Amino acid sequence: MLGHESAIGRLRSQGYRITPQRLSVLDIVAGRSGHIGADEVWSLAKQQHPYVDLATIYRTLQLLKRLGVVTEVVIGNKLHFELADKDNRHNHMVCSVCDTVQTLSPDYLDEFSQRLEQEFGFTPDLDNLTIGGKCAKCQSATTE
Amino acid sequence: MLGHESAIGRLRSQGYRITPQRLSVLDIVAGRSGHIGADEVWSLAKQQHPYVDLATIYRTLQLLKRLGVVTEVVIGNKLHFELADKDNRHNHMVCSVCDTVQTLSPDYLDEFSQRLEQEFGFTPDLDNLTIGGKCAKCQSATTE
DNA sequence: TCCGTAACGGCAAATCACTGCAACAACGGT
DNA sequence: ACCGTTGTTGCAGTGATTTGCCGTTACGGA
Repeated sequence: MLGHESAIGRLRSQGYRITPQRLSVLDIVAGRSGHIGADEVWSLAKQQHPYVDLATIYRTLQLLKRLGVVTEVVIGNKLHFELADKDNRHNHMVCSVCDTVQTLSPDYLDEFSQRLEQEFGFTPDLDNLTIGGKCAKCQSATTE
Repeated sequence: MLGHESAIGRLRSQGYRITPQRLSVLDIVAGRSGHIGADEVWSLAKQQHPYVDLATIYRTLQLLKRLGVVTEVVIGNKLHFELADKDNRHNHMVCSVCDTVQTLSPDYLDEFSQRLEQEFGFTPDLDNLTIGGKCAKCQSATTE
């Protein structure tokens, strides 16, 4: 809803141009509460602006990701995006069986990431870390 | 070096057939100390067996991954593989700047994964978890 | 308001990973 | 050693994402 105004400022202040295509993509991603697939962004964008190219969608989403405006989640073998809320960061747990996504507070990763930094000097990129695995439901289904 | 004999046994005992293509792929991956890209496996395999198809390489690598013979590492946007040593499992930390790969004992993830299981019933797939981020070198380079 | 220029978007082609299908070959049984 | 069954391969095609090229456009400065 908001935060997308500030995103425009961030684009502008870093010398990026504000184009109708970029505004569309921002609107669409910001108008969603959850994550949205690149192809879905595309079809919605075309409603506003018939000649948008899918490549533009991808380029824009990558740009917004670099700027920290959106985060990327890999679901199955597709990329999904969602608005990054600076005050409510979270990571994702994606079930490899049913593709269900659960969110996870970064607190769970704090200790782990601190150890990596202390011992290896490696700074993990938690904003783009997705944990794969099996959710409770699918886990018990395969155990049966 | 070894471990690849046992892999053959594992294939055979699960009803998979031993084909020259599969042996080539195994030889190639086993002959490497580190990780190797799918395309690289392909070009090496063609030297032994001119008409191997890239699709076969992918299928074989996926099969070996399912059997736990090799592990997959995403580097940049390409898939790399390496021989999984049952007694020396490890995860990978890949630098998003220079694509350097460091290995990481799974001990570091134990506590974290246990919390996920206890609190969410989510079983993370640590065998296929790669941590992205910046290595010490690239981190200090961008801080300058 | 108009201009110049550097960034951007559209288009097409490339890349990487994966899949469907028909021909082929490994291997347990005879 | 030969056969038939059934898993595998090669080939061609598909889906998702990325890149190169070139004409177009946003936007700071005159």
